[in-house]
Amino acid sequence: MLATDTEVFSALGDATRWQVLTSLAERGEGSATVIARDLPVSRPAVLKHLQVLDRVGLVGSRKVGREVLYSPRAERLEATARRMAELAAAWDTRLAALKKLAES
Amino acid sequence: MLATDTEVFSALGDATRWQVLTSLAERGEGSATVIARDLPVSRPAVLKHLQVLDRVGLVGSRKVGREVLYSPRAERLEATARRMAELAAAWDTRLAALKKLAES
DNA sequence: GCGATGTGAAACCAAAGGGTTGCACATCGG
DNA sequence: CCGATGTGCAACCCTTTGGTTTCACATCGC
Repeated sequence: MLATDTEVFSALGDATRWQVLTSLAERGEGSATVIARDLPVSRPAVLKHLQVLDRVGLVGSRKVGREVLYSPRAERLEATARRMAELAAAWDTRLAALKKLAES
Repeated sequence: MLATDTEVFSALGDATRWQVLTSLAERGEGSATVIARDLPVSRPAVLKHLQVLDRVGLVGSRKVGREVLYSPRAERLEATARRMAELAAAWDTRLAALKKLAES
């Protein structure tokens, strides 16, 4: 597993960050201010979460006038999911081989 | 996303824990002492990681005499990967619908 | 029986991280 | 032009957590 994948998991391992992501996925696009409005945390907190998510590629951003709109990046999530599935399959294979070896 | 999934991600979001998991996947099975031997951390540290991984279902354990052998649970990893993929697909659908709406 | 080895758990440390308040700057609208 | 609103960032607090050392107990082998 690459170091960057660990960072993605770390980013996903926080409940508030999931709320931010969910809110973003429902809206499609939104600023930190708007997202903070329906979450029980302050805007700076949401902003920091968005920066974390942006750094690992789970969201993107575009500037429109004075506001910055963030949006979820499904590809990143999907790519990580795929690598996880591959890894799980590799474990299965490995474990089966070891078990067979133990029986002989 | 369920609360338990967040905990799984949190568990996967640590580099040392991945080393523990990888070491375990290669051996198939192993005790905290054995794993700690080829990692740059102490045995208690490895033990705590294994307890975290056990609590979220990413590893299992069985007792053999005085030693406890841990082994990776591929199903758990695979299940989480599947839910991630489903979520990514849901995002795609949602985003496409919103984009279409914006154009009309 | 007894030393050697393995185990879990507690006490303790230092770093990381989620949260807040406050501030300085940019942009929109009257 | 100027107030209202939006933005990023710094400073700070407190909790979490990864790590260590240390201890008491269980099991193996001679």
